[in-house]
Amino acid sequence: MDAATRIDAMLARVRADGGRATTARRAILQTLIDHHDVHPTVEHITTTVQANHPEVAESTVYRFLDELERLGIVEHVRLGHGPTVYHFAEDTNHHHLVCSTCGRVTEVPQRIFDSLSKRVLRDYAFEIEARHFTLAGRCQTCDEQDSPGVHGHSHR
Amino acid sequence: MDAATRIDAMLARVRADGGRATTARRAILQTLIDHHDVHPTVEHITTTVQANHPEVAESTVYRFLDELERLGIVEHVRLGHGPTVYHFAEDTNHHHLVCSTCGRVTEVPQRIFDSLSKRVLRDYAFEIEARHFTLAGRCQTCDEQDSPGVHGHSHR
DNA sequence: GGCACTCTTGCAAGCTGTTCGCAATAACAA
DNA sequence: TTGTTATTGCGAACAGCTTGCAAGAGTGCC
Repeated sequence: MDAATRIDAMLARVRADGGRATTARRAILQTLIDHHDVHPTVEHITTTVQANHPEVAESTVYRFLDELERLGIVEHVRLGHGPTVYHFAEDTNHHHLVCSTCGRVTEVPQRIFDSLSKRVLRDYAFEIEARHFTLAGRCQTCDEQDSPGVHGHSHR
Repeated sequence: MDAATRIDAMLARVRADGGRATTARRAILQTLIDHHDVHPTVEHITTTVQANHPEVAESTVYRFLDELERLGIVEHVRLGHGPTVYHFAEDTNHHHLVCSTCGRVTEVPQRIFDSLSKRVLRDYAFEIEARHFTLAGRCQTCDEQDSPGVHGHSHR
């Protein structure tokens, strides 16, 4: 399925919900497809869209992403302390490990969490929904760099 | 060890680092001790301090908490999307489950993460450092309330 | 195509949580 | 007591996000 077809399919769902297929929305979906591998932020999406459609405002991107999320087409993830990033919902069978030092994101499969989830559900009556969040820590590279001693400045 | 003694001990560490023991700092530490069970935010700390010391500014609280964190005396935790909360470092042998729906915080012991941490370290060369973060999900109460069907509005 | 209906948009203002620059002040050492 | 330097309050600024509103653009229907 090529990009144009995917865009049409998604806009069909938007329209089925009473929404409209506008140029800005087409461009936003195009960007989401083109950059699906980089966890784009709203800012990233906006500036990319603005290359071809300079008039598109950031608030439009926020609003449309909210709507896409309501429709179950995208999901947001908070990686560390920066801005929220967005995913297609179908891409979210993984979770994110974010290095507090270098910011690098490692993806791990969902099943890694299975036994923890079961245990927490059983013992604490709490259903973990990890998709929108992140595990912080340190990747090996950073751990080797200044490992002996204190872990220094972890950021807020 | 009573509060005054604890405050003096902590200020001694501040001074050993070249810092000074001021009235504002004493009041902040007092508040931290008095409210250690409620995960206070900067705003919470500031308004509490201001009851006795109305002139103390929020920025002072931010700055001193940063310093206490550098010294390893407190740690911050981000619970969900709201403001950061602070802990004494000695109190942080637990993690937080935050309900996306009602915001209720459940504490779980650190050891729950042990096998996940080991596995991630082995397979992904990533050392999880969960203290500053949180697992999102839904507590039983909320799950029962509107469980059949979609999980509705998870918040950003 | 043209029309009416209403959703969407750009813009600017506003909000929350946090940081920063700075001159005045207060803590400490000697 | 005094000199040195850390700290403070204040206000402005910041990032990320949300909102109100009037103008504009899709859509269904004829």
